[in-house]
Amino acid sequence: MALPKDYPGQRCSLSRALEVVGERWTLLIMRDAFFGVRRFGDFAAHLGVPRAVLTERLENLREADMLAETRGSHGYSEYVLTDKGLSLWPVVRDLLSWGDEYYSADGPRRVFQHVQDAGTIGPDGTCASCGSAVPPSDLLLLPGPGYDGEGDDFVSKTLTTAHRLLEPIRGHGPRPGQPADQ
Amino acid sequence: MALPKDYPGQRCSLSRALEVVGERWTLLIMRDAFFGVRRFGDFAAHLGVPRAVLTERLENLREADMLAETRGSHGYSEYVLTDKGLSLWPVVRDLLSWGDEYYSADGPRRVFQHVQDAGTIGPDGTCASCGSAVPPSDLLLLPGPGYDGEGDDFVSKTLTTAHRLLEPIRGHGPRPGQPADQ
DNA sequence: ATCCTAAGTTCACTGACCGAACTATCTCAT
DNA sequence: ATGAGATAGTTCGGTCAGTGAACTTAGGAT
Repeated sequence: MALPKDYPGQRCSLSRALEVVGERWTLLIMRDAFFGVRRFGDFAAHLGVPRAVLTERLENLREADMLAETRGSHGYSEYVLTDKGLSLWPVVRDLLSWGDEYYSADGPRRVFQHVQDAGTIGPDGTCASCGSAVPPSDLLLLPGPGYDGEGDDFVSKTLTTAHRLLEPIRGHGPRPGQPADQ
Repeated sequence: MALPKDYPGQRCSLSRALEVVGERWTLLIMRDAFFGVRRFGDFAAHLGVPRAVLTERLENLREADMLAETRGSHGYSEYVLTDKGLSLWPVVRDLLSWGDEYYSADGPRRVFQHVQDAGTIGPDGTCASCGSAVPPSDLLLLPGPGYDGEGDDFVSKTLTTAHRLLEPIRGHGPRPGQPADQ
């Protein structure tokens, strides 16, 4: 959003929420964090967000206790969802479902599956098999019928195959910058 | 948001959704629409949004088939939620709940009640009494324990008492602009 | 006709966003 | 160590959306 991000005169909880996640790019950053993106360059490449803006957004999300900055095994910073950040999952899921319903003619671009019983996840986040509300950590992300490709970046390529939410996109292995990336 | 509102290079359903409701003020306009606000001046006064921006946002929402512009009994335009707009309710509700949880120390600013059985509505939108997912039309909006006042405008004042969602804030009566408003 | 209210426009200003280039930091191989 | 290459940011000028106040237009009541 354009203004400093606050909504003067608004005291509603919705405006409070929007002051944290309502700015341009912020929810996409949170989505990517749920998908396992953790590193600056991966956010930048996958989203196409200007790097200066990304720096500011990550800082804001860190200050809001949505993301925690840690040092990964490879020596670079990683931005990982906090519990507070994780609690935003219903919002992200609902917006995804809504977008799928109205802006994806061939069905959902991505579908979620319950890891424990392989049940499909409905628009409300419950498992069609066991009926429970499944937390993001127990979700498998798969390309759906409406999937029609994406960018050439490492994140997009990784997400063409099944990927468990929150699981880091990059393996912890000894080769974070393999030539196979590009 | 600042940019024209699109997210070039993003094909995810979330970015499609954000292109419709991700701009600054847009979700607050939608919230007010759920609360029964229908008229230009009421949106403007309640939100404090610049009138030029409001004009553009209402036009965008109309083009996106989120709001329908109709002529009210008083001769002025009214902006009413379409079915597509109504389907955004889970998103608005989730964001409200999330904001209440983290930014309202004394509990929710607003609570929802199931009209049919007076059951309270949980953060997930289900009725504690009957367990069903309640559509916005069956919800009664009440000030919650965290409520601490608001603006002096007509909408804010109306919402200090119980109000059914989607029910027009202004009565259809012959006196839309009663002196009691201000 | 006249007054009043509501709706929407205009306009100069400010600041966030953009994108490209630059600098700094870190890793790894030699 | 030292250099190459990758990663993480920073800087900077240009652009455009958001802001707020004043203004114009439209509709309604008397």
